[in-house]
Amino acid sequence: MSHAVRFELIKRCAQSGARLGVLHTPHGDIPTPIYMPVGTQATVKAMTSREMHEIGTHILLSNTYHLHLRPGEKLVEKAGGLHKFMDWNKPILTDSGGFQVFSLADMRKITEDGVTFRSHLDGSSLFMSPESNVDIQQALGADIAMVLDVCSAYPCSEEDAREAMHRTHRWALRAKRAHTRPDQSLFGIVQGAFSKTLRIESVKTLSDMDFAGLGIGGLSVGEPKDIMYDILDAIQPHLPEDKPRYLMGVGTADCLLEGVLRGIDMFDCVLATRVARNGTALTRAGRLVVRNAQYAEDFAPIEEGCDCYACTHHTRAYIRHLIKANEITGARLVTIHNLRFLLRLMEEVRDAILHDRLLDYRREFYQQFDPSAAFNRGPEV
RNA sequence: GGAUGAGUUCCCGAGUGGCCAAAGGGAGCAGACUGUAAAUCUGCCGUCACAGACUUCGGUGGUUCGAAUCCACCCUCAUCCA
Repeated sequence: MSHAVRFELIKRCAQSGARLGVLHTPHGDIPTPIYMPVGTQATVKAMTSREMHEIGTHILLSNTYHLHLRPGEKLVEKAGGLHKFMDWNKPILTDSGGFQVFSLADMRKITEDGVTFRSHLDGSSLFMSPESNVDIQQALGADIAMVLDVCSAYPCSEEDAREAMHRTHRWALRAKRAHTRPDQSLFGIVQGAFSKTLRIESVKTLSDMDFAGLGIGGLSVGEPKDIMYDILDAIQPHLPEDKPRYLMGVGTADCLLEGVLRGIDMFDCVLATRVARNGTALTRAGRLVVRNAQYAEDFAPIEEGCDCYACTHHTRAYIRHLIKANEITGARLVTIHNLRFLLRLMEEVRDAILHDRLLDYRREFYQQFDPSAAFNRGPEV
């Protein structure tokens, strides 16, 4: 069948095999590989839609679970849909709430029918089935909807992983049957935890269902990066060529690059914006905790050569001051930088693929990147 | 000049004989953060040769086995009276 969202493969990098493509959506075309900033509650925290546009965002994420709770999809529908509601006329993807099934684990109960949540807002209980979840997403009206999935934790037993995967598959089918909105496409989500066998099975099963694209879920949930990369390597040969692959919840500059090298076309991640509000900037060299005292009298920009508003107008010393003083603008400036950093990184990645030099680009990247300043190091003991 | 109240670790502030290096908050410092219950959370926060020792609660001197806590005097501040 034809999909509202269609992927076009432009070329493969001769050096690395990485994919360069275009995702055609009802709200315009998106170049891939792409990083998608996250606007859970119909806003990217600390940013206006205009600013998101100005920093070069092509597509935004929002969240079904959160918008269902507040303000409710009925209201968004009344407002004319999510695009109009938040004044964003480019593509939007809504995550289903599958991640909330995972992150709010002690506030929900999963049965074959669906998930019963206890609202984190007022404690009331609400039930979401794969079908009602699709209904909500159709009411919200994003270009891309995601199926409600069951994401297992790390580490996780083979039985639990298999059970979660099979349920995800059954739910995917139910979601697909419930989905009718013609100007919206539905993506399936690959699960299978950290078993290559399960992951490949999941890819095959979902590929047969002919979704407009495939999310790869359940990664970047605390496992070492190498494990994630291994899984991506294992499934890559089995992923359909003609569909976009979306690695959900990733991430950091190095993970983005490694993901693209393993055939990924789309990424989203909260890290850039969350960490920004906590005073950490993303740079080529790794993280820069601009909140730290060592930057108190540092009058250089966060990152030399960065074209973002924060770096072209303000110093580390100023931004640190704003953050220490708990001024909103401090969080805003670091957010602007972090998002621009990832968006620009992906612009360069696309350019490197276009010019068949992504491996060269990777080498140059790691020459600057300090692994000790990477994320996923775990808390200090 | 007199009366009363108060002076606690960077700040505010609890503590009125041992369980006090001293609650709590703030500030400061550091860490965590990957499909956002996050402008959040965690740790440290007198000194050191750190499972122990040492020096602190305006100052000095006392009482006591033992004092931030009781007594005397002094200093400073606040309010009131002359």
